[in-house]
Amino acid sequence: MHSFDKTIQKLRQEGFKLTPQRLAVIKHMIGNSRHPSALAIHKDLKRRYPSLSFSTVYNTLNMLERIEEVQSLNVIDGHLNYDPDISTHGHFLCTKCGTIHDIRFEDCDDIKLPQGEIGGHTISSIQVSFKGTCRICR
Amino acid sequence: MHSFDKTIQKLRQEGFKLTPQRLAVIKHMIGNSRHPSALAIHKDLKRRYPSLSFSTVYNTLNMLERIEEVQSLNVIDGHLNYDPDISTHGHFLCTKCGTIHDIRFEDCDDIKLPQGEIGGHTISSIQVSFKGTCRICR
DNA sequence: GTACTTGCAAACAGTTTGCATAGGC
DNA sequence: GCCTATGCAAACTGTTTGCAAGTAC
Repeated sequence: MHSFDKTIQKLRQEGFKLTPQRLAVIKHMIGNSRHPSALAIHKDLKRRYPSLSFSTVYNTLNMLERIEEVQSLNVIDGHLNYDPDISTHGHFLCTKCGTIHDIRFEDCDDIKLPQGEIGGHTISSIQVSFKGTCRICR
Repeated sequence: MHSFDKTIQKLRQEGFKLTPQRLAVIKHMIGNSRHPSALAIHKDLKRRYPSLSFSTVYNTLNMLERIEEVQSLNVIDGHLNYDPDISTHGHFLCTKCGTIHDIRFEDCDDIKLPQGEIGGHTISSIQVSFKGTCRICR
């Protein structure tokens, strides 16, 4: 998710209406590196938008995923987490504090991943998730 | 999941009873590289064990995961798939045919992953999942 | 015989859907 | 004013749980 203006522009281009609820979700996600779940997003926004419903949050997130402004993560069993950074990068789930840390591949020279194809299969996306105890918890 | 005898031995060691249902699930998983879901396992075993319940399948899989005889995979949104191969390896989900292919890191020299720690975080497990079109489908 | 396990049904969590109303354009 | 988006509730999916009856040991 680049910036507010660019995202708004994209919504307009695709013919989506700019409702207060959508703008609130977008604002909440831009630059958000906490990888919130739909539940967490709803809980946070509910304060300012008491009538905001779950379906609107889900609809908006699904729309943002469709137009590639967020990606959904399968890091935790049983629900999805959302990341406004759609670049290919990894995630570290701390099983102690529950935090999801970003792992930027460029910063680690002990990580290398294929691009385009692997074993004859054509790759369209990659998800790398680590579990363990994070830097802060140990 | 090494072999039938070794797995049985482990169950006995841990004090689990060897019920027909458990033996059926274990036999069904050994050497199974199709990464079945609990639903698929239940469906397959139901033929020979018509009274087999979902809870027994789930209980057995959770037990096998606890004693590290299977691992659960987060490759597909919304449900878990089970893999009797607990070694660290990747998975490729074909979005066309739905097949999950194993990706053995040793076989690909364009994959390198860290061991032990990453960015100061202590790693206990890694999951790598690719999505795209598999060798067979394209 | 004594636990542990089973099977059933009900509970549960996260997500999606249907529909009447509201509101962006 | 048209048509999409919202909010609510209900439906749905995958998984877990509670409990009486059954069974491995």
